[in-house]
Amino acid sequence: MKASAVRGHLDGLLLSVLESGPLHGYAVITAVQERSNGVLELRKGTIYPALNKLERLGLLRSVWEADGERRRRCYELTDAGRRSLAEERSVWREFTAAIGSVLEPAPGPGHAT
Amino acid sequence: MKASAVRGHLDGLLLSVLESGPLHGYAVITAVQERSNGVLELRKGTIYPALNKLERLGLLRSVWEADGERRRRCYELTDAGRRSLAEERSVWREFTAAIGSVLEPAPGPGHAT
DNA sequence: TACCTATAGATCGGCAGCCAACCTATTGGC
DNA sequence: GCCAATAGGTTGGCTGCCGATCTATAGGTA
Repeated sequence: MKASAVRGHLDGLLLSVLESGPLHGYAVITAVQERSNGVLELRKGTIYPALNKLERLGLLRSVWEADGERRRRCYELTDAGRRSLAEERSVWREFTAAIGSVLEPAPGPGHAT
Repeated sequence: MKASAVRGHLDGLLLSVLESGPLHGYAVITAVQERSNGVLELRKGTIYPALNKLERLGLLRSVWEADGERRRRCYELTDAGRRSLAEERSVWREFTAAIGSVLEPAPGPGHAT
């Protein structure tokens, strides 16, 4: 399953894997993949623009880390990012509850008793 | 919440509300709205093309019902539609499980047992 | 030394899918 | 006669993820 399916919830995923500590872009991809048991395969063309957008919005902050000659851009949650993550989680629950109640209506004990 | 949020799952919603019997387009909108407790507000510009597509795919069949001078197009699930609905539900569960495990990781009792 | 692959960052055009805006027509209230 | 609600429909447009493509370093290997 690729990110096209997660349309609208990508930001939440990115914020979520950064909650436990800073990661660089490439590691974000593998973190999402691992935490979803290999189901979610985000692409570079998907996350780099998304991470940049989140930084522009002030939800992330980034620092260039030097690993020898190699440079890696590490992203970290800001306070606003943490608040946004909480909000995304709340929206996610509302969203799944709404779709779920249409897609899989409770079989209902409604046959009287 | 509008259908832009349900991107990719709209077909499942439509098939689902038609599971318990035929409905015309306008009634599909209200059915989805009711079953989601008013949360999901689909638009006409969203569902009519979608219902047509589902009929083209053989998942629905439609009949024009005459209510006096008024004509209403009623949609009904086909066998293929029922199979597709089952598939959509399965995809939905996989999808929510995947996003959920990234977005709200189990706090984990992982301290051994 | 040269070459290949994995890692790492980034950009951009393309496309899929939902939506707002718009049009037509009937029914019913005032 | 007029307006709102109900009912069906089309079309251009926007948003957001993806594939393709580019650059560069590190490490293996021959």
